[in-house]
Amino acid sequence: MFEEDARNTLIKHGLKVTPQRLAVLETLRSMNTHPSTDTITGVIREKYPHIATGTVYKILETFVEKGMIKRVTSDRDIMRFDARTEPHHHLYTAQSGQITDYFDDELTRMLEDYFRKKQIPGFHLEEIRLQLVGNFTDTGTDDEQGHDSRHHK
Amino acid sequence: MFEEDARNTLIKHGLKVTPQRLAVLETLRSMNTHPSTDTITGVIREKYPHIATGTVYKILETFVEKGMIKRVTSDRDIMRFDARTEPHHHLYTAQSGQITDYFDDELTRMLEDYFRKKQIPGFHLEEIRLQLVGNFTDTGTDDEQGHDSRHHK
DNA sequence: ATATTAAATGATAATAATTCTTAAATAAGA
DNA sequence: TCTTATTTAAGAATTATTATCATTTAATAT
Ligand SMILES: [Mn+2]
Ligand SMILES: [Mn+2]
Ligand SMILES: [Zn+2]
Ligand SMILES: [Zn+2]
Repeated sequence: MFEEDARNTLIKHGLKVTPQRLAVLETLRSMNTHPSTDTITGVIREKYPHIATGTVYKILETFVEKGMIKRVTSDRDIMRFDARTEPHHHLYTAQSGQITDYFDDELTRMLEDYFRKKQIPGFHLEEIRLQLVGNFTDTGTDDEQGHDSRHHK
Repeated sequence: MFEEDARNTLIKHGLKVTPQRLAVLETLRSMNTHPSTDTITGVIREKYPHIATGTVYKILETFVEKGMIKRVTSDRDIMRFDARTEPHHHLYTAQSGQITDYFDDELTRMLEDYFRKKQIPGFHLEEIRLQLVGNFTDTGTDDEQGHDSRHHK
């Protein structure tokens, strides 16, 4: 799924290679559920029990600043993250709160074309994000899991 | 801007009419900046100094459940709200953190057409949200204000 | 390999947004 | 007006996030 290994990505972005950073990046890359900081920390601690909460927050923030990962906005009061930085869209579902990747090049192109032709006056567009809100009809044989822990409320 | 007055909207949705609810709904309707709970509370307190923080939170939650207003997701750890429930899109800007309405019926139609033709397998689409991220080039003579108060960090 | 040093981490405290709890107030209907 | 279910106010509690600072460590030079 990812071209280069985590170690190389860190070096390429001028970051020191630490076990914590490798763990965060590899963990996030291994998940397609757009996990919260808390979820990432939980997964890492299965193999590396001593990592500090604040460290994970700081590492994720660093990665976002470097453009290595993206923030994904959730409807609730939690930040979530995405290791995939190429243009794609997201399916939001109320039921499970899960955010699923939706790759659709035709759609991406259509939107890019639209805004190439029709400029928004006084606004320089840098990124197009589409949130598709709905429900999964298929309660099928998928491997989706909903890894997030429960908090707030 | 709004067809019916706040009182009628409350009645229509089966909610008791209270001064606090009227204040929240009228305040939110008067703003086009997608304010946070904190901002709304601040504005209300100019005229109604005694409203409790928790009351504003609860009222906003009630309105969202009734579909009278919408949540607008922000990139950071704050919820923001929108009194406009008809289909429209949003301009996000990093600089000011402001979220601006973008009405574009042609765009809305294009997206609805697209998903009418091309269904997403196993997914029942209910709402299409477009976040257009960029910067305002025009440092012009506008009346935009950025009403949010500062918090976190 | 060792020393040097800037940067990163861990532990913990501090903030800030949100939710909960409960007694008091009040809107709506009889 | 009386009754009652709902709503509000106040403050405490919870939770996500950020800050602080002493300790450790990765990278680099010797
Ligand atoms: Mn929170
Ligand atoms: Mn927060
Ligand atoms: Zn994604
Ligand atoms: Zn809006």
